[in-house]
Amino acid sequence: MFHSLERSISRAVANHLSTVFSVDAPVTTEQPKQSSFGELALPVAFQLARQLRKAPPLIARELADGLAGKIEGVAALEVASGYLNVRFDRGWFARRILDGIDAEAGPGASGKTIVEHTNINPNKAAHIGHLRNAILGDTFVRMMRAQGVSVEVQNYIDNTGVQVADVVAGFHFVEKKSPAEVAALARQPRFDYYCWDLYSRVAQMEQVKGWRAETLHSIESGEGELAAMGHVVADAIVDCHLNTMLRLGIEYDVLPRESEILHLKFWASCFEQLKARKAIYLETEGKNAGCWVMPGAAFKENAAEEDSKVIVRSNGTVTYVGKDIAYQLWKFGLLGKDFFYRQLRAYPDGHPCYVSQSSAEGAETVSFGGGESVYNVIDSRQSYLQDVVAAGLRALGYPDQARRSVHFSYEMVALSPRTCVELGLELSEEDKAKSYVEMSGRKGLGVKADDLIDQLIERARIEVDSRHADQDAGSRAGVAAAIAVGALRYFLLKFTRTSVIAFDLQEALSFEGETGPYVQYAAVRARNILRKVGDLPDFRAALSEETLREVLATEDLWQLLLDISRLDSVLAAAVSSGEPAALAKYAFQLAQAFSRFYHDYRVLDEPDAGRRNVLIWMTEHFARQLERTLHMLGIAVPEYM
RNA sequence: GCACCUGUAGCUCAGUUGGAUAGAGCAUCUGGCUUCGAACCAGAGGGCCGGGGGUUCGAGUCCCUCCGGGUGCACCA
Repeated sequence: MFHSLERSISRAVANHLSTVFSVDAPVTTEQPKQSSFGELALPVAFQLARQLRKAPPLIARELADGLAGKIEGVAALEVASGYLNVRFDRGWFARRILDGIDAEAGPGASGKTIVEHTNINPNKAAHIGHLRNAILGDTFVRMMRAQGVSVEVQNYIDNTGVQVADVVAGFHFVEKKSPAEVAALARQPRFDYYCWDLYSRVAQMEQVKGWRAETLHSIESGEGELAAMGHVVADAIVDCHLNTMLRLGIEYDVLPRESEILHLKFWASCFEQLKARKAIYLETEGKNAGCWVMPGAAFKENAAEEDSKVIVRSNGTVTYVGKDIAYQLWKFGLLGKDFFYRQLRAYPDGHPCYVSQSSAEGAETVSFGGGESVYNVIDSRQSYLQDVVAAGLRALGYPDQARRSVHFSYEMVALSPRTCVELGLELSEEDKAKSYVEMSGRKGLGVKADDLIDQLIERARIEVDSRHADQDAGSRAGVAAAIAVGALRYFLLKFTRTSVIAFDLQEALSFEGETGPYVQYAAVRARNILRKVGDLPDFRAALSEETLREVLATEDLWQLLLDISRLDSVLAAAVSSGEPAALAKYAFQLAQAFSRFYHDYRVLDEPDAGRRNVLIWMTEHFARQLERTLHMLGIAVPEYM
């Protein structure tokens, strides 16, 4: 509601400017520093002062007089230090919300948006860095879907890369296990933990390079026992990852796999296009002689000769970036090739998750890719490579798609020194000197996602048990799980994407202050009130505009209603800036506002019937909007807390 | 060397396309449970927004410069 009134006011002012002053200027609105100034502040007079050769207060005054009483929903226009401040008609505003009249137009019916996130190498357990990626991506997806955008979620699986090869080498060369033994092991719980340890052991061994080469060769040819083992390992680990992510409410539509990109020769098509468009050329001299390279000028300003990027090595094999360009083309439906698919699993909510396969045999008739815009959730360290991929699209003659290829980047999750000590992690002298320590799969340095979730559940369980011993164990476990997920998701979402998270276990395990559980608690309290009210009155019949205006004359009640109504405005800003943290922040602030309301007003004890109805309506409206917000954040509201 | 990110309260971080008196959580101190349960609320202290220059009616926000952190710049993925 806030959003639409905001826009209609800004339109009305713009029209007035155009007809009366004959100037066309964009009219921006902002939130006044103090709520006593009204609901909206327009700095428009400052912007026009020079053009109109008039002092800002005079312009604002003329606007206020000229527009007085002419904008629906506006009670007053005031001038203060050059600003044009707007006061809403509180009764009108509340009644419109109550009637559900809110012409919120979403971004409009456009094509499909593809979001790729998670993308964990299937050779070890997921750690908290992977969680930041997945939670960021999943939340962004939920936010866009809430706006009515059609979104497809992809999780790319590099099941033929060096990381998988290293683990396979570990099984074969170090542990001397047969494929059958590995297959048996892969069926055991926490196989991903086993591989975590094995991988860090193998990756640090002298002989790894030779083993890796031999294993990779086998995997790429698709023949031999090592290749078979590679599939067993990768498939089992992918299963572990999907389970871990499901604990956090994260689901995928499709898992495109590297193995199919190889078998279906996606690269060959891409290579032909790149050559035909002269986006790459065969280098004949210098250090890159014999390689197909993309000139540095394609993705970098003032590029020198040495900035060229090798796409095809002199031995004829394609680099990672080359494959990524092919994959990106496929995402936009520009490759001229497609995968086949089979269903990998059905989530408990019935939603299916598909995986790519290389032949039509047994394939299901579903279709993925061909998006209009693509968001790749990848950490900021890969921005150079993402630039090269976008440059590839441009060079192929797809400037629009290049523009709609968004590198949704974020900074890494590192570990605070205190947490490293708590976890008993061995640190090098170099690491000890730093303010945070980067995680490393190779070194086995990191906090595993499932361990953290388990710890959070354990902690939540203690709190729940101490407060609700009367509830049965199954119910308490469910509540504890919801709280744990709320704490974790909020913790990883409250930082903006550009901020490095120095993960601190004690902070992450906290349920007080700016945390997920705090927000959940506010929602639970609202639900508790509503439960005790029982059957809700028919608000539309019970609450006249007059009653609403009367009750909302109380400043803090009005401020709460305003905060509640700001959701769409905040969501729009959070989506367009690609910053889920903005929505998380809003959820917290809204919860704070309600907590104060909860403390200051006794809804059930309110003697005046009309006023009581307004308070109940506000509580109900708050609960709905906060639940909507939490749903976008992937945080559930427990039955009790 | 070049490119990108970053420096805001003791700590961890917000701060809308430049706007009115710079905010929150944690920590510290002080108060508040009579079941809409305190995973809460109220209050206090705590800031030359890294330094300097510039643009502007107006700068935490934009530009330049210096200082301090981080990341990237492979025929690795």
